[in-house]
Amino acid sequence: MEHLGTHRHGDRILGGVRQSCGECEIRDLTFCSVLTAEEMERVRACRTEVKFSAHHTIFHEADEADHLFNVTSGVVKLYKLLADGRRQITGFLFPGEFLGLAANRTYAYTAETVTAAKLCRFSRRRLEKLFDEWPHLEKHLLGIAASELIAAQDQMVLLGCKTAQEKMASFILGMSERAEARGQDGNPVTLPMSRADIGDYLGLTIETVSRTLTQLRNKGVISLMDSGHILLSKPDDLDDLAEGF
Amino acid sequence: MEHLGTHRHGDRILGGVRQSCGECEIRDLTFCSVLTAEEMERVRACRTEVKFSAHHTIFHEADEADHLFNVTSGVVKLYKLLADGRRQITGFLFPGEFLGLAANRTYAYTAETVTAAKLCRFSRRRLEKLFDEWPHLEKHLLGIAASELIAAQDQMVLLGCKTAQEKMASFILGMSERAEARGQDGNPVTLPMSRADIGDYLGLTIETVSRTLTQLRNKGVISLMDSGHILLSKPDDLDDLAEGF
DNA sequence: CTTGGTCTTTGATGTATATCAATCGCCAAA
DNA sequence: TTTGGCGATTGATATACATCAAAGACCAAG
Repeated sequence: MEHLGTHRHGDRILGGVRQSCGECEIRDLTFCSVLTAEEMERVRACRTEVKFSAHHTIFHEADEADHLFNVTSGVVKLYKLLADGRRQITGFLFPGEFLGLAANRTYAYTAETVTAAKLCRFSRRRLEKLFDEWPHLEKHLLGIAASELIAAQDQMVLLGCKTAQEKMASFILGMSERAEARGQDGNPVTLPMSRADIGDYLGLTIETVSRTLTQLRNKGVISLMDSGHILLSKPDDLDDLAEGF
Repeated sequence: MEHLGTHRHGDRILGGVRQSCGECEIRDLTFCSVLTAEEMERVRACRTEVKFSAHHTIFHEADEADHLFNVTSGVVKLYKLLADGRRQITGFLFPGEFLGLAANRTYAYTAETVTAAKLCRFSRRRLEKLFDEWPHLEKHLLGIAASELIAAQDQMVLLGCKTAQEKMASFILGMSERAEARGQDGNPVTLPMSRADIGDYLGLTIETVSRTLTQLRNKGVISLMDSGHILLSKPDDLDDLAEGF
């Protein structure tokens, strides 16, 4: 039950003692990394592992927000819909990342798997009790929220200011950097999501995503190995394109 | 020093005891509302009131994040710039609202007054010590961060999915609702910021903002009393336009 | 191997919004 | 009152991206 899928990073062990959940591959990427052994034991008690196949909805916008999740393997997307079906993907989540923060008692977005995925599911009610006992956990969560807020602001800049080419360049670089932050190889970049997902994340259509990728390929800054794997031939040039030079 | 400008809301007094900072007009709109009298006293000690004229920069993106702020009167905007001067305004702040949350030790955005404004400025270092002592304050801050995150996601939907008309309608309604939340009149709506600011908030040009407003006027859903005051003639129709009906 | 499906790419055309350019309105200084 | 300046509005034109349409690429089922 604790042992999780494929290796995705080296064997770094950060602060705290491993014990129970100790085989968790991505423990040091999550808030679990700040827990002591005995805290870990209590956290385990309000935890279930859940597995989903690709393109499965984990929860819907406006559902009761009864659970918090940590992605342990696979990729998850978060999105909001307008009445007529227009969709804005607000984020892609990779192993170690957290979802379920809600201001009200309901989720503000829908969460759906992009690939097959496993998640650590926590009872919100029970986890909140633990937060009350351990302020350092809440502090850590505040840090996560602050980082997400800054990422959201960057995404607003992208959506409000940038051209299609700048959007695509920023996206590819962002995916590359996040892969490296997880200890994976950032080049070539793996894009596990469809063109439709990329489009709905960047505020572009499928066609524009595709065309922009071929533009970048024609400029020689990237190579398309296949539709889901991109080689960054000139990362510095891509950086410049992302910032509008 | 504690007495602040104009009355902006009724005399509601929420939980906790008023004492010192007790004359603060907007105390119950801020995190100060969750403080007891003695806590309030300690908070006062790391607090300074600062006043700025309109169009004054409070801090720059990448400055050392030494302070946190509460807006007590006036309006503030937050923005990020691209290298070539393109600007995305990520939010407008009104009395009672909080700014300065930073993930790193530096601010992620520039803060600038829209109108003359007063702010409560807190030493970040000293306030953080208090947070360590009073987990309930940190919890409150987490709630604020979660709300802002959700607002940021709504703004992504606006920027990524909506048409100019839907953007303007959403913006006007949002300003109206926030005015009411502060206890002010939501109709007519006051827009204290320039067309350029509105444009940079909505991902539109000045001209499109202006044209879209006249479209809405021609449809009869709003009246422009002057460039900064809008009467919502048909709020329900405006609601529909904001959601794309 | 063929078939059908889905996703991606490419092409032709349309359009919402940006850009360029006046003009207008208002306020403050002379 | 006139003048200058800045913000807002309106008009003419350009364009980046969307939309509509087809053709390829890939994969699984038959």
